[in-house]
Amino acid sequence: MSDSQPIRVRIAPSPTGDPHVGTAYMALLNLIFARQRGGRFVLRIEDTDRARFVASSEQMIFDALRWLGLEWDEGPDKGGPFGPYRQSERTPLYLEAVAKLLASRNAYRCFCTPERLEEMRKQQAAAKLPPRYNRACRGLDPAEAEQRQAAGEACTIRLAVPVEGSTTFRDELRDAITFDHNNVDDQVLLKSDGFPTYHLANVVDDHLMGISDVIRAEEWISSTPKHVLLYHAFGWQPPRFWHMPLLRNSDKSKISKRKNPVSLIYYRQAGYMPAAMVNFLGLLGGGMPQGEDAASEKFSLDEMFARFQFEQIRLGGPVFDLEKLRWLNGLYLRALAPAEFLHAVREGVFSDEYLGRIAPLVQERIETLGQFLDLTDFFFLDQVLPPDSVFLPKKRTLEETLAVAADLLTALEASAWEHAPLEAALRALAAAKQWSAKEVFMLLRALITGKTASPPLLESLEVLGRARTLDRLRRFLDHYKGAAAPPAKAKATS
RNA sequence: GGCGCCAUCGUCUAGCGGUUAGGACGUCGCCCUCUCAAGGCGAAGAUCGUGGGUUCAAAUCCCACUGGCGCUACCA
Repeated sequence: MSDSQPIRVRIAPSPTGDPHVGTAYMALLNLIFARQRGGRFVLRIEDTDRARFVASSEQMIFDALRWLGLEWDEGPDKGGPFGPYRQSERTPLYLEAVAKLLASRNAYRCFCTPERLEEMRKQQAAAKLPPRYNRACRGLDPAEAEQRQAAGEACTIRLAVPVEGSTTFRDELRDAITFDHNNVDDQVLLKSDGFPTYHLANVVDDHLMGISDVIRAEEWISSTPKHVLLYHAFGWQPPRFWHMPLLRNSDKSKISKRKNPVSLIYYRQAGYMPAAMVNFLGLLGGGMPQGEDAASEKFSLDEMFARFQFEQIRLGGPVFDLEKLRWLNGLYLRALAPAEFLHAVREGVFSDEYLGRIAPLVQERIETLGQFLDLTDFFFLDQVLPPDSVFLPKKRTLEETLAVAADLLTALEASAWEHAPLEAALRALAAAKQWSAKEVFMLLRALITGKTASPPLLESLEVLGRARTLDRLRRFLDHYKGAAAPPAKAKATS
């Protein structure tokens, strides 16, 4: 990493679902870094996981980041000199890299099946050994292994981690971090489906794209030695590493959708202002002058470009405090000129687009226009929390209803957000729980509308949207958590 | 379990060897006010995780412990 190298940073989200608030946080930090040092900010899509790939996700990532005003300089949608910026379009590059690694004996073919690996892990767990690949295939004769592969036998390519010694790298915020090689696993670099894993693709792309500074979340620290080993194996200069604190739930665990809204779509639809969100993210982890040095905790992206200091970042993971976000959002809303506020209400709550989707759902069942909001209020409410007199089916206990509601959430999370799959998911759930479809539909209706009578459920779900629907279910479950649960267990054994 | 990272009010944070440990959110009270917010004022809230050092002096430096978190996949 020579000092003369131009500053280039990147974010590398994977399109596996709704755009995540953590992605926005990393985008913000990378953007600031680039702007402060005259560098370029790259957006790269890491779509190497076929199993978790969600087709609509990429566009949602673009939209969400643009909504926040976190614009990138190079990316899949706007090109740049180091494309393509979508990993699925770069497979020849990874194959080439793997060939080099194989030739230099820094990697080897592994024919162990997933089942066998699973079995091995079980045994290791039973013997209280750390779960680690036992390197069964590492001693295979390379020529022989190549033949087996050529003959069609499925295999992965693994990194041959040196048996002895250790790897030390510098984290710009923490100084030297050392990992002993016997704590580093022979990581799979190329999956049997021919796609690279994160580790390989990431290193190859960061190098090829001239990334000077890798600014990513702290969860990557433990795999950094693998990355450094790869850079060395390729004979490349590693970038600088800056590991950022992880956003947390209020119980301090890594932020997750079960305990916190994490979808940027949700925040947009729930009426948060992009500037408030960016401001809030900028407040987390330090970086901006606070306390006596700061005129206010309210600041813009431009002010962050001017005043943010990476050296000031606090390493403790900040709790994503919705209360404070809401307060900040209120500040921004109140600061709007009346005309701007009206515009925000129109666009954010009563847009033609949104009303246009809602109106058809009630036209058949309306007698006066004055009833419009009576029939559709749940589309506009921030929260819906019905009492059990509304959601509890006759002949069902609270306990089993809550259990079904929990399964409802799981089923909806896994479903595509369209009429047919949603209906199928609900009917399948009813069958599995031995509830009538009517009961399941009614329960869900109550939970998202707060009423027992509403416009058609499936259509309403589509219009309300995935993010807000799931949030309502989570809030409901959270609210009733413990209400019907068996007496708290003494303490979870771990 | 192993490895790694981290550790100041409930939460976000200031602090960089000598401070009455400061600010913000939240909470509470008062003022304003037809209500509710907003706004103003004020209060409670942190023996700086614990124990050892170093130093005239430690929240600040060092060590140990404890706790939290992360990783431990053919996910990223």
